Amino acid sequence: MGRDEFIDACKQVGLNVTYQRIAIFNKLMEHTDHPSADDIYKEVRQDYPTISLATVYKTLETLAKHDLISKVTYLHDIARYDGTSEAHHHLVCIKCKKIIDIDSNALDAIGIPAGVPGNFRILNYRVQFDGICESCESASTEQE
Amino acid sequence: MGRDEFIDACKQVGLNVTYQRIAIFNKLMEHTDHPSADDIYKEVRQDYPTISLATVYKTLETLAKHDLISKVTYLHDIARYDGTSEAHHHLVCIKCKKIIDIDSNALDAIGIPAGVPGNFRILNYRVQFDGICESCESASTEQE
DNA sequence: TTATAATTAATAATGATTATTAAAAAAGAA
DNA sequence: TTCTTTTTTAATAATCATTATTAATTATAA
Ligand SMILES: [Mn+2]
Ligand SMILES: [Mn+2]
Ligand SMILES: [Zn+2]
Ligand SMILES: [Zn+2]
Repeated sequence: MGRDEFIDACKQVGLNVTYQRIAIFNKLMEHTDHPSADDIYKEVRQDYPTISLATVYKTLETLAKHDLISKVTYLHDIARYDGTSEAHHHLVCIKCKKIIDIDSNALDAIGIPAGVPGNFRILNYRVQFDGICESCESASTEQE
Repeated sequence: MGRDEFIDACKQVGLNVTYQRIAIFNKLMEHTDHPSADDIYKEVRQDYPTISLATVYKTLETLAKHDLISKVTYLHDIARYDGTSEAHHHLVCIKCKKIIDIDSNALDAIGIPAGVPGNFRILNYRVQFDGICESCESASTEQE
């Protein structure tokens, strides 16, 4: 998404288009390496020295909430442990953050696809399915 | 891995077999939902009221370091953002935590495999490849 | 313009995790 | 066993990423 598209998208979702939001979004788009809030903060501060780290956090969360950007992992708040160390696959409920194992031969057979640079040594992979679990689904259906 | 296997595995990697380690491991294995350190702490404390939360953390980290257990995501320390909100796939360097996009039609074509319960509504999925990036690889090769 | 709502900056608070340190337990030698 | 050394634990303090608060600023709209 380019700058003009971003401005339109903000209007679409009812967010005021501010200098800060444009600067943060632009800086994020300059990156291909998925920066942290602090990375963005340090860079935006070059052009805009009065910006606050809390504003960067708040802006990134706001943009993510409106699906203009995203977090690589939104499961980063608290560590979750697994009784096995073998790579396998998971179902994650985005509401209650329940994590369930998936046992699937098909997923284990994926292998390394084209599009992966040869100079990156892959050790393993995991597939994460995001969705809504049964109990969260029925909980949200109740009040309608 | 069962209790006896765990005891053997501890000896294998040179960890003393303590009551706390067994209790924490057993409790983790009772779960299918990938508990947090605090979840484990609250439960182990029923049987062993003097245990400390810091011990639970330390034990879980120690067991994970020796590959007896694992973290569902070890990329949980700081949030990383992405300029797009569309689900896609990533290469993650486990050394420097660099995150790189993969563009792969094959991965996008996986679909929902057998083994996923029908009452879980899947919204999207992402594949994460863990490995060592080129610069980390050559950095580790230098000193040999 | 003036009123109202949204956003920002600065800072304090929160909370998960880690570090520290002294006591307790385990291992090893004799 | 007993003495010595190493590992582990418990308690607590410290750290640090993130969030909440709040007053000032800016945008929107009448
Ligand atoms: Mn699992
Ligand atoms: Mn990405
Ligand atoms: Zn759920
Ligand atoms: Zn790397």
